[in-house]
Amino acid sequence: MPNPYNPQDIEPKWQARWDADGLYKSVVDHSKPKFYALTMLPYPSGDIHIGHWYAMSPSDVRARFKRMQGYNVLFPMGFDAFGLPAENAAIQRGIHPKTWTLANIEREQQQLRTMGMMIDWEREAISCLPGYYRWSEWLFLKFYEMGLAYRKKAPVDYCPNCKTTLAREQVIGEEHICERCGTPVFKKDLEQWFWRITKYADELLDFSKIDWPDKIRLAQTNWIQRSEGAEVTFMVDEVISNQGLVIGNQGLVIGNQESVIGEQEPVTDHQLPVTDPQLPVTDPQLPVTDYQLTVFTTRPDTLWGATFMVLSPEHPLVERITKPEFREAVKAYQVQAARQTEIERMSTEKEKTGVFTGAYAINPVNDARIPIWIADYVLITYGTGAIMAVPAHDDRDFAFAVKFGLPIIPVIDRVDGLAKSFAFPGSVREGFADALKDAGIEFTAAPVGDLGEGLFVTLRGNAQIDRYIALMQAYLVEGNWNEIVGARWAFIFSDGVRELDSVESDAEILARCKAIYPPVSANRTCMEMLSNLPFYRDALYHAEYGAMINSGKFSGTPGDVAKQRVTEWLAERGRGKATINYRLRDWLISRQRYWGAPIPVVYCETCGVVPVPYEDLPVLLPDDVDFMPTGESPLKYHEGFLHTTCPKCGGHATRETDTMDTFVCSSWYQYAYLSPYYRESEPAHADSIPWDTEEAKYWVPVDTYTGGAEHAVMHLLYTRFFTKALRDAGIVNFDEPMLQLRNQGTILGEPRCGDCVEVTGAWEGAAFRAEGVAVYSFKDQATWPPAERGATLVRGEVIDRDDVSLKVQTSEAGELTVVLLNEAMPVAIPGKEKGGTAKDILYHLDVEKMSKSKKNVVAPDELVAQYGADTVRAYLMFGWRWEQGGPWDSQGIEGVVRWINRVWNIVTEAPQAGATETLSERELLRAMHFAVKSVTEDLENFGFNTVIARLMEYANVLNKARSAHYGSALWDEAITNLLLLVAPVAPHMAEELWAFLGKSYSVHTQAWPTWNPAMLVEDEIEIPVQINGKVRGRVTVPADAGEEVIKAAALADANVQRHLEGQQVLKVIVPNKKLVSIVVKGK
RNA sequence: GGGGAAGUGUCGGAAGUGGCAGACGAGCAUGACUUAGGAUCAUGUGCUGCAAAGCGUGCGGGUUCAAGUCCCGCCUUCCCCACCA
Repeated sequence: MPNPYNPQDIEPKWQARWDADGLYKSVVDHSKPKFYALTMLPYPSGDIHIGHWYAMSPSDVRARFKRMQGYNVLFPMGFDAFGLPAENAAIQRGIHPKTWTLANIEREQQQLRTMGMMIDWEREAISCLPGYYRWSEWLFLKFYEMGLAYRKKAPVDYCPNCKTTLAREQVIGEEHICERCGTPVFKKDLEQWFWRITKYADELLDFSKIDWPDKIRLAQTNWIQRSEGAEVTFMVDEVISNQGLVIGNQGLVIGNQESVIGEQEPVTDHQLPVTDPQLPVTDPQLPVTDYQLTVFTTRPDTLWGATFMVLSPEHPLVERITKPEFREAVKAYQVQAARQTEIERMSTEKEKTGVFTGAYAINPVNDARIPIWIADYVLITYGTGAIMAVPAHDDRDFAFAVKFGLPIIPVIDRVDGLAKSFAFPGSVREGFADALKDAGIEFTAAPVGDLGEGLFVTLRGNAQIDRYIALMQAYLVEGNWNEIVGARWAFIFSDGVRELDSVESDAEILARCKAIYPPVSANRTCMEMLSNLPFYRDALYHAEYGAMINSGKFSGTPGDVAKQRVTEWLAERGRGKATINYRLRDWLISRQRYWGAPIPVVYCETCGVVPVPYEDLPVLLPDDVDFMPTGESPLKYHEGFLHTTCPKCGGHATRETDTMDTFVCSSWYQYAYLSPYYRESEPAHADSIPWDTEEAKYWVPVDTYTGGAEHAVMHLLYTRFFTKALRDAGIVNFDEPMLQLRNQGTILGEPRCGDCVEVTGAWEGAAFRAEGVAVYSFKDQATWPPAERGATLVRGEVIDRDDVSLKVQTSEAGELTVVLLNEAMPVAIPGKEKGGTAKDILYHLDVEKMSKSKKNVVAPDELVAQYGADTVRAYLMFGWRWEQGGPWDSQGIEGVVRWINRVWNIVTEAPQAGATETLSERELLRAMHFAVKSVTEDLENFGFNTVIARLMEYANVLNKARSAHYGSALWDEAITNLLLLVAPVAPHMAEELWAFLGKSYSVHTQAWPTWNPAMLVEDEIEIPVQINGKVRGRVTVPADAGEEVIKAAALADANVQRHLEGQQVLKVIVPNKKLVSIVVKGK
């Protein structure tokens, strides 16, 4: 036995032994409870980095812990091996993607082995091998058969750099950039395959059967975004028949969902108007007279306020309703909208654009004739691609209406009762302000230009508004008007009050105002006029639910039932129906790339879309392909692959050359591990199952799944969808693939150093007041003068900075000086001729993600070579809150090194002579049971950092206890338990020490230790005594002492008595026997 | 603009249901053993103060005998979504 701890010797030794013995082979054993622990599989990019270790080692520790607890644990590993980087490597370096990928996998397997994980490598599954992707293809066929796969031409997100389409989930942020390469994507009309994930939208919103983090559940819920509302059908009032088009009503039943399922969709027929499954299913029961225009709204209660409609520029109806004189402008707008990428469309600073079509629709609730516009703020991909605009209760519609002079009529009462009024200077008679004051109405008077004082009035509630109207009528000067906005919309003229309650009144009121005060003549609506006054801005529209107003017989309907009542009424009259809409789109799985699983479909000139028979799978990816420098898929030009015969008629057919999104392969990999490359040599059939059902019955679903939260709306949504589809196919009998999910955080690069500053100034107590600062850039560290702290000068690296001070490291050792900044102080910064400000000084702790270009990557291989895998594993558990992560700290690992060495020494070395530390048996026992308890509970709860902390404490206790107890039976038990607790964390060292103690192989197959709660109880407890909330003393009492005893002891304490002097004791409480709280009063 | 998470020493971070804030480490300081120390061991280490004591969990209020934890109002940072009707 080598005495010094030498991980470089023992780690490879035990890894080889475990491998040879098949220690980590997982075999179905119905006599034991199973535990399927899964950690996300890596993409073989060529290097396992520290992030993989951070994700995987705690998962491995927990799997080992579960195993020692008596579970039969499955902890497999594989590779998500299709994908773009392999293809790019092929293009750039002329290596075949398969060669590149398999070589990377080989290397990464070796790296993973050095981690000492309990992976059952016999279950390894690699998604790019035919034995794997054959079943990915099989699942495609199954989904197609089930109507879950369909093909359609649709505007899809296309990345010009990756030369492929992307799923909506792979397009990121406001800029709409490609998830993989950051290139802005644009919309392209392409025939693509989709999977009907939307069928499961509601079920995917149900998380009641799984224990997943709130964060993920929320992200998925927001992504799916269920909106309850109604579809309402408007009629276009005049039919324009042009271009010789005769459109029957059926032509307007746009995007019937059923019509696009699989084979029913005539994929080759491009003559038909563009169909889109996102467009509404129009209820055939609805009366069909002229053109129907169906909108989706979450606010049917605002229908009376719909003063215009807006169609998406791509809406198929636009062509047919646009009147000839508007055709040119509409066409131009459509072209402009189409040419713009989504980025441009969205980054127009929200300035609304749009054009009028010349057409009108009839509002079904009041028969109002309202104009139909087109605008790019209405998206073809959501709802029906058309909206009814209610400008009084939607900020977008409001902005649009104000810009284009469309009427804005409030139809929902304000819930806060807020109303405002502005009395123009000179419009009211003397004494009005006093009258307002007497009435208790809130207002401020302020000069308006040089016109005199205006009154800015804020009103609350109807009673106050009524009183105000009465006062205003009494004081209004002839030839003026006054208006109230917000909770009431009233214009007060000298001859009466006119409410703004309809489009007609809007026009009438405006005409009167223009007559009275010509400067407002440019306004097209009352609301436009009112919006010119900033004081009114926050009262002009609101989006809350409130009582309906100006809505015919529905006026007065309370806000909490309005939506439902209107919806029911619409349904009764056949004008609409309750509908639920989702933001979730169907999953676009087609990728125009080579390195993916082929889509097993052929296109026959006579039969159309024909699925490849199950028996003919796999459709193999040809190896002999020429990669285009452009990235275009070589499959399109591979004659042997492209041409085939139709399985139906035997005629000529061409293969689908698109491949599947790699997320398809990773959506079912947890099942692939059950029996990798299942029945590879036998043909598959329609009724096959892609894995061994005996294994499946035992192992799945996954009990604990660990991995990154960045997959919240992609992988983690897709894999749930897959399992629900598999359930409906009768292949699995549960609803959720992963019962428990936990996410680790990200390890970031080590903090960058700050600038070096040289500060002149003077000391002000403990801080240094700066008079001038000179900066040496952090980039030129080699030229920095040494740190210094003198009477008039302070120099060193800036560790932290806030508005008023810098923290400067003023000695090599790390001593910090607080430098107080002066506002007027000169700051000399290289490259800034005029000098800078303190804000320009860069400080330490700027943390970035690790990346090769930033040269801040931590290489795990080097760490393993230096410290050993056990130490690295333990440090990754100890250094951060696991679910949070944080910047790498190359220094911090030393504490773990010391702990590991200490454990080693405790077990292998006899106590030094002359050691005098003592610890009672009872205390040692207590420490042991406490360690077992806390390590067990913390492992269960993913509290990995405190697992190590408790193990460190335990090692410290053992170190102290060693001289007194070494060689005793208790000592033996104590170190045996130490090794058992350490085994999941540091498997190699634990195994080595286990052998050293002469115990039987292997430590990893031992039972997890248990604790006895009775052992945790102390004989005596120390209880703090608080007086008015401040700790003034401590008393030690027997653990079983009663409250009265504790009270008496507390009051007898010398320091407590001192503080009670001259005080009157009001109350003494002893909650839970945890502390004594004494309440006193002076004198 | 909407939603979420988080703010605790120099740093990473501890603190079931309100109950001694700062566990365990890193760093730093002092000492011991050393040719040496980036090894090891010991001691100390929230801030102010000689001390008594006071102040301390982003800021300001509140509830309570007692608040990092609960309530109200702000500030900052990070993440997700974003013209979704």
